[in-house]
Amino acid sequence: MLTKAEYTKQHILETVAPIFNKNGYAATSLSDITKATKLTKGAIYGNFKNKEELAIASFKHTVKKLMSLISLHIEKSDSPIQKLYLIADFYKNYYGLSKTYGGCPVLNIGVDANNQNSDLLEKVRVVIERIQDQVATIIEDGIETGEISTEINAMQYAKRLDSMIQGAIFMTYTMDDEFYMKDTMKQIEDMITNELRA
Amino acid sequence: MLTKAEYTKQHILETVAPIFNKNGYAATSLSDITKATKLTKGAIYGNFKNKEELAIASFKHTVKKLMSLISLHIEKSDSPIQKLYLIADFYKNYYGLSKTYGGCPVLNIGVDANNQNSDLLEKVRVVIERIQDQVATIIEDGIETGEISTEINAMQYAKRLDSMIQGAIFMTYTMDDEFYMKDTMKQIEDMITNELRA
DNA sequence: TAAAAAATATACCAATTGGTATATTTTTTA
DNA sequence: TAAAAAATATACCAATTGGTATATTTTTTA
Repeated sequence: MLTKAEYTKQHILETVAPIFNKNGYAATSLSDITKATKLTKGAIYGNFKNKEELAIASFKHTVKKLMSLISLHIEKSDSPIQKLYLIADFYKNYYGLSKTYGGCPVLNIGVDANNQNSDLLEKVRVVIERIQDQVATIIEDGIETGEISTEINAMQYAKRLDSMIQGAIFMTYTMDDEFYMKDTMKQIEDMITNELRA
Repeated sequence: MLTKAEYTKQHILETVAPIFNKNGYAATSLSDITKATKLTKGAIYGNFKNKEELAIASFKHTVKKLMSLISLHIEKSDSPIQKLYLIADFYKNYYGLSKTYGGCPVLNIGVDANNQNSDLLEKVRVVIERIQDQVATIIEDGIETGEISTEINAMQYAKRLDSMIQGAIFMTYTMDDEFYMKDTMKQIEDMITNELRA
């Protein structure tokens, strides 16, 4: 069970994370934060050192939520190649899913923090690297089990998939059109079938 | 020749456009603008109605510059399929090129304006549509001349290429690593060769 | 070159910014 | 349940925000 204080901290993060994610760091003011949480500055600054620490905690909060969702989805199969299809499947619903959290934190904070906040940018980079490592590991596992061609460079392919996915997220959000998300996932499924499969 | 007034307006745009592009709308203050241009608010507001109009003019300014560069590059061949290879070739140098202007305006302003400034977002969408129309037209020309397979849906393919390119731009900037840009362009060249060619 | 017009600088505005010191309230401990 | 500790609210701060009215300077026109 959460203590009252822990509850408040959770409440702040859950309320504020989508705001930072949607508006970006500079465009999110402390009055936005107090208004949304219905708390005063005293409560906010009692739980977080300053605005930047709150923005970082917000980013981590959203990433954690989304990462646990994709992890859960990938667990539906033990086969490496099936796990890759499941990743594509997961992103077919990513627009609606990520909207709940104010958008894709990697895209939004990645762009927002660049040239602005090197601390936040570093956090985004770490998340991107972690995601790519996980995908690369799945591909390597597939090569070991013989499901995936030994010709494939796992890390390079993981980066390629990640880049395509981020492009689809950007286009889908900017144009408010799921075509990009759906089409990219079709394309990725074809790549798994035609390029990756041993 | 430019009159003094026209020169001032140009000077403001050229100085301010990269700042808006890098920092985003909210994180660019009028004092940033007066400091960079070495002009006073009087001069700024004498030339632009308000901060938003200046941001919109800045976006258009940068887009115009980059679009004329790619147009020039594409003109190097009359063959539609060669034009597509030239697009891929152009983006190989896009990181260094766009950095001069503070980054890719479509990516930066697209993400920054989403949920924040619907006027700016609309301008980004118009640019994206224009780019895609141009690429789709090249593909259609290629189908007519017989260089490109009749199986190809020109608009769908143009959107797919655009999405991949934007993904590569995002990854390259966020990770400060040209791998993504170069690898995506290799991938696109392979797609032209293996999927598009009749 | 003088007068008119246009461009730019100056001086100001209320509202908001992120942040802090301290008072008050709430929660936990004994 | 009383005292101590922790959490939260209040009241304040200087600095900055985007914007405007007007004075001054510069440019253009005749």
